[in-house]
Amino acid sequence: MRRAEFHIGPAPAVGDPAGRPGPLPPCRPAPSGDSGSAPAPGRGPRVPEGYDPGAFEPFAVTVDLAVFTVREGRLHVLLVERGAEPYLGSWALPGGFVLPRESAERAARRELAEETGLSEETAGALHLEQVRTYSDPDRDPRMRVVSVAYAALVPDLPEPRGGGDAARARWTPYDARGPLAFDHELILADAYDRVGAKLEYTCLATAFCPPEFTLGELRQVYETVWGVELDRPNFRRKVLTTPGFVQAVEKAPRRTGGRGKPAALYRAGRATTLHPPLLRPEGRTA
Amino acid sequence: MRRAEFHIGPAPAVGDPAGRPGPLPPCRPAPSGDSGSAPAPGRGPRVPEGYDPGAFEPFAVTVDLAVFTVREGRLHVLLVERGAEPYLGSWALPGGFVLPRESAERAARRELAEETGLSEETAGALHLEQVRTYSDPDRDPRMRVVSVAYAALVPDLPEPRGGGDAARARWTPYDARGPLAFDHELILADAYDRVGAKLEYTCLATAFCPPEFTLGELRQVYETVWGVELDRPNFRRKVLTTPGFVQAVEKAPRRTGGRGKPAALYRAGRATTLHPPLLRPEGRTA
DNA sequence: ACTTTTATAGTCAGAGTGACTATTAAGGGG
DNA sequence: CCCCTTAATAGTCACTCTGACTATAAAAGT
Repeated sequence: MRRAEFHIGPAPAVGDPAGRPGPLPPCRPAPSGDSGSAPAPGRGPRVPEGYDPGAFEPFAVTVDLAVFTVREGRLHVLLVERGAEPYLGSWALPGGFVLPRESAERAARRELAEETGLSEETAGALHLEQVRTYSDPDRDPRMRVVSVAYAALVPDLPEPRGGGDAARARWTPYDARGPLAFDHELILADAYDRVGAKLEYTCLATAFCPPEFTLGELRQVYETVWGVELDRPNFRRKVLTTPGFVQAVEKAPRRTGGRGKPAALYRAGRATTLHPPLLRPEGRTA
Repeated sequence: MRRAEFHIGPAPAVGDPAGRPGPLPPCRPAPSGDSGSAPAPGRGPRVPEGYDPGAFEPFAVTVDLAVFTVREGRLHVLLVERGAEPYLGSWALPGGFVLPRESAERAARRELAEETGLSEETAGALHLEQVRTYSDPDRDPRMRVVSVAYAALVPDLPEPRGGGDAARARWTPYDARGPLAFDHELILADAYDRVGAKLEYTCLATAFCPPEFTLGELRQVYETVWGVELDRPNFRRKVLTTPGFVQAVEKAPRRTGGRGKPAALYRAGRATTLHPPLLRPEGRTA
């Protein structure tokens, strides 16, 4: 409901599907006739003029999410279809306004829960990573919007039909995405780079896996995100000799896709960083 | 000068020494009769209600700078003394508003030039790194301020007296700083962590050095930032065998502080990343 | 001439990794 | 039921990189 209307619904009410502001939020609404009353902000060259109260246009602050998951051996990202101008019909990253009393991180978690259909509780446990803030004055043609981008790593989830009426949110293969609205191409690329880099020196890869996973699944995360093949025995050795990366589960092994020898199960360990790191083969990205 | 007045001067005009907003920017300034003038922050169901145009309070967007340099073998950070409430008299990170038509990065460069006394041209060449965005609703008691933090790495510069009248800006040893205003402790710590980590896998250390430097000076950057001692021959080997890290300068060697054998001079190379990385000894930070 | 200081050259052993080979344990097909 | 395929797991070997160290060179100060 509120979710549908605010974020996914076609109603260009408050926000539109991409979580972009419509005509709102009208900060300098009724000009209240005051002009000078204003704080007459520090003038002086260059700085002050911009702050003339009469001409001042407030910033809107939003969050944009790059939600990644690994599905069938391919990296997918969650995209929503825009239902309003500009970029009507284009795909975009999910996102929305930061509310007056919440932090950007909380806004991101709220959006994440809404878009994925997960409970806020479940979503609260997912890994969220602040990537970067985008503030180009012209990044949104309608008004000045500063956006804080987050990357989220989630295990394979059902299609995000959760509560989204006409919600047009979809998991899209990362390498098969079309052009995105606004500067979302850039944001997504930055988020992707960040995730790839983090796999090298943190234990983050487990965030893509279900609570219990096989080393093969973990390896596939690396292979999928990096787009490379890793040597199975070497990968296994690295993971198992890194203290705290994974933790064996006392349990019957699981058959891997019906074929091959059943693999032992592991759970994420307590470690968060990898020392030494697990570097990508060949040319890295940085 | 505008610099002094706007950022360093004691005049609580538009921004105060910490680049914090005073009463401005008055988007909804003269309460135009509205009494609940109070932000009437978004309570209620949380999404749409919060955006009631009448009750909406806009965000201010600022940049905060953690400007680092290495002086006499110690890591220093540029701090300014606040000349207005809150935190009057406290030290804080330099910073200021993002203007309506500029990006956060441009705002950061402008502030950097102003605070360091460098020309915008010179400052434009310095390394600026976006660290993180801070958006806790209560981080500034006066109003909702979202701040984009940047870390700057600069070579040893003269005391920032440049044009700052009563400017109270000072290079302060990182480990001898007192408590800082607002959440600047946290910001500074995050910036420090980022810089330390970046030294590991990028060629960033050269940003702390003058255009021509000795390997000893470069090593001192690492030692100072990380707070460890590095083996001289090993460091030299690592740097020289990493292609593109540094580039020899055909020139008479320079005596190092009057003593010892004169050292060869180098210039920063074209490489930007280090592969494999130059990891900190012992427990890393991540 | 000594000592002190810093740069520079070179050695050596151990850790970690990449490339491989071999074995085990499942499923599927003839 | 045997054989083939697939994937997990075990183990080897050589090479790279690093940490620890020793040695030499070139300056300043006493």
